[in-house]
Amino acid sequence: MSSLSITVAGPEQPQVSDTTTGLDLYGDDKTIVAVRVNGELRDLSRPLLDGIEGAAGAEVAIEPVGNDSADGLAILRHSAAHIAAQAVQAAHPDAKLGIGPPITDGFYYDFDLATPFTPEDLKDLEKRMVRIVKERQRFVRREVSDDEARAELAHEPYKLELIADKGSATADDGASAEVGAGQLTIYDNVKRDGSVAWQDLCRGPHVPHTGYLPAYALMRTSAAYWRGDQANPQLQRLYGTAWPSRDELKAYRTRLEEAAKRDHRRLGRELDLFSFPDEIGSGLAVFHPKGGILRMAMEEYSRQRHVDAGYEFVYSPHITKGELFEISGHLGFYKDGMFPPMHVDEERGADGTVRKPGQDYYLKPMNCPMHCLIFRSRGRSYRELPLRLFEFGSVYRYEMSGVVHGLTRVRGMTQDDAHIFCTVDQMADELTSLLQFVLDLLKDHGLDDFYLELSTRDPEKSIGTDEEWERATAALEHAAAASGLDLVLDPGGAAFYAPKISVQARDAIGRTWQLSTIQVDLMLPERFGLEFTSRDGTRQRPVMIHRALFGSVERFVGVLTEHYAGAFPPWLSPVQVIGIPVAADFNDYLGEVAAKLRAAGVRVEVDTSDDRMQKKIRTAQQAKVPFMLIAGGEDAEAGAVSFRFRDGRQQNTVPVDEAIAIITDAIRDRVQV
RNA sequence: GCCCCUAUAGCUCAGUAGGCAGAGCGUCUCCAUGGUAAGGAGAAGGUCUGCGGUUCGAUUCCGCAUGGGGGCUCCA
Repeated sequence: MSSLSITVAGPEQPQVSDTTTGLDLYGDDKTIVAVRVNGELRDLSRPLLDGIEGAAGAEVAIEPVGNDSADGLAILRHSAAHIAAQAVQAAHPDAKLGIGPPITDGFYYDFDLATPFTPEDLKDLEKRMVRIVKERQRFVRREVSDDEARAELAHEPYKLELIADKGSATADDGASAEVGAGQLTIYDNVKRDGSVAWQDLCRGPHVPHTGYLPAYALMRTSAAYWRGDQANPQLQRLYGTAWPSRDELKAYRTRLEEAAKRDHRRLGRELDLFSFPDEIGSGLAVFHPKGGILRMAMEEYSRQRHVDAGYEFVYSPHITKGELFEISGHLGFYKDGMFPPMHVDEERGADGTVRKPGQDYYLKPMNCPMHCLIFRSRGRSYRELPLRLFEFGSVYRYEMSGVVHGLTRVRGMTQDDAHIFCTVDQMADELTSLLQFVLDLLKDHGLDDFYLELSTRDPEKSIGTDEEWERATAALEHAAAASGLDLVLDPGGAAFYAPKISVQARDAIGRTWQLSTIQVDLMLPERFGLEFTSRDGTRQRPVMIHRALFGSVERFVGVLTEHYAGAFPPWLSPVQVIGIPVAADFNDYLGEVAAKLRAAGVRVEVDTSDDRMQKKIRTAQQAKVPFMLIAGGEDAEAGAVSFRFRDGRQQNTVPVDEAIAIITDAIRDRVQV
């Protein structure tokens, strides 16, 4: 795919026809879907130099955009969204259009519909899409004035709304795909006979005609609020996907199946790690022995790392009087996220009148206020700072019933939570080393692809002054820059008391998870009146840094389960070694080997059930045990064992001492096998 | 919380056009026991999520509730 450049011939706009691109729009090659003219992404069907101003002799850079590039894919998918919408309006003439942007792996389009889509609708709509694609309808761009747009789209109330506040469209709600701040454009889908099949307010660009869509599918439907606001009407959202080839669509479907196979909810059951008993409640997990070992391994590792990094360990209760969260501000800003209070100690007289009002106790949704009180429990000196207080703190959040999801979104969780109290001067160093600490810890768990997200103040839902927020945000930005990682902005996404950096980690199949968070807080020290005595004897306010590295232990277990598809590296595997005797005669021999391994700190079991050896191997393989030690006569005579590794590799008659070394080395080095 | 979908044995799922329910895996018992992914036989196990309604009769049809799923919104 080559680019070319054109020289503007004269002061007048040169009129250039479609064929100037050198691309045959109706030919077999449909891999070029758009073109960049001086960097601007444009429709192929638009005259090349249309709207390009240039003095005589100026160079115009022309660059084709392939359907396998990020822009090309978005164009493909956005065009597919138009086709889907045309199909919907053909099937449901009363459907009003919302918006229909491209998204990761596909697109959606929202409709105001009298009745929600059914699975049968999806099949019908796909057939209609096939017909539209076969018709090779051209996407024709047309600039219109606001008034013209209003007139043409008079029957589309949501589009009219977009036109009315076109300046305020944001990428967040997808509306920016439809309207920009300036010139409005309408795309007509024109059939070969010249009739207009459908039209939509849209910024484009689009593929030249619908025949450019080789592989697409409608995936699912759901409800969605107009412009993402719960106060707005609920629309019906149609999700689809589109790819440059059928093979890529197939690969995408395979990828979805792979993701489903590593769903931690399923693996959690299959590997006997954890469950969510109905009797306990939604979003509340119990960890079974094997999940318990996994968790313990993570927690022990974490504790040791925190000891090494100069943290001190504290414990705090799960419930507290409401007063604590009045002071912190949680009851003002976070009450909906908390379980309702338990009212205790109220006393009433015989006539029912309240003699003693009693107290409201709450389950804690955060540990920070508790740690503030520990700081405040006695006078503090600058010599103690930074003071780093760590706790595996269990917190409870009243998540809306529709949002709980396995271990990744729960109502009760344990945070590896710490609060660092330091001086303003110490803040920068502390943040920089902290970020390094976070990344180290995540890498030791096999995650190594990160980016950062900086969530800034939401003026509507926050405490503190502009100046405090700016200082805190600047400190985080500085630390982020020092890490060298990509930084994405999340405006208004901060908690009410502090801006935050969250570490987003990509897992083995490319999905991103929000794990660690770091927040710089100048508000809670103020609210709790935290002070230390400085070198010059004056009392000063510390800065407070909140941080959780795993985020929550539960979520982290869930994420790692999916990342490893249940095949945890040996140091995290609930069962690290399983002994499999060739026949029952060798149970005792393997028992002795197991005892040696156990003495070396290895989690080992011997399968003495009366299954056949092959069955035991199968069982161990399904349990994803990293090392299988098989022993029969040859091994016993040689004082050896035979390996079967989880990946199927074998190694026969390895002397026991050597075998133990292979296993303990892998565990110690935290490598995957 | 909102919209749609969904609920049969521990798990994965059949099934009954309304007439007291079935498979595989798992569990238990017995038999068998030599080399890297399923040896054989038998048994136990279900108020078909709960509560109402329609019906001579409901696991099946209808309503409500609860749990689960996909999204929206929210978030560690």
